[in-house]
Amino acid sequence: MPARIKSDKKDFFSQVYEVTRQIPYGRVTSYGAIAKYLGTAMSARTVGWALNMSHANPEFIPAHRVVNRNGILTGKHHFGNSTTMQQLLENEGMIIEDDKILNFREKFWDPSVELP
DNA sequence: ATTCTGACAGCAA
DNA sequence: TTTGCTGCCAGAA
Repeated sequence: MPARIKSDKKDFFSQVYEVTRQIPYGRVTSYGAIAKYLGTAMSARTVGWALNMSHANPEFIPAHRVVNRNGILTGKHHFGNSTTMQQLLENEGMIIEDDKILNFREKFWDPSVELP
C-alpha cells in the first residue's frame, strides 16, 4: 500500500495562513506563488479559497498582501469595503491605480525563495 | 454520492 | 492586446 506522502488537507489551510502571515510589511505575493510553495502550483484557486476562510481564523491574516499574478486586487471586495484593501496596501508603500499594483514586480515577495 | 462554485493560472484564438 | 475555455483543490448544498 502506497504511503500517502501528502499532508493532511487541514494542514493545507494552516500552511496558507502561515505563509501569508509571514509576508513582510510592504511586500506582496501572488496566489500562485503560495500554491507553488505549498507544492500545489496549479491549484492557486484553493489558496484563494483558504484566504477566503481566513476571516474565520483567530489570528490576523494580511490577506491584503496577496493578489493575483497580475498584481490586481481581485479579492478587495472581501475586505468589507472595496477600498479597504487598496488603502491598506497604499499605506504600506504600494502604488495602486485602477485596483492594480503598479510596482508589483518591485514589491513582489516569493515564499518559495524567501522561505526555506 | 453528485454537482456547483470560488479572492487563480495557463494557454489558444 | 483581450476574451474564453480548461485544469486544479477544497467546501457547501
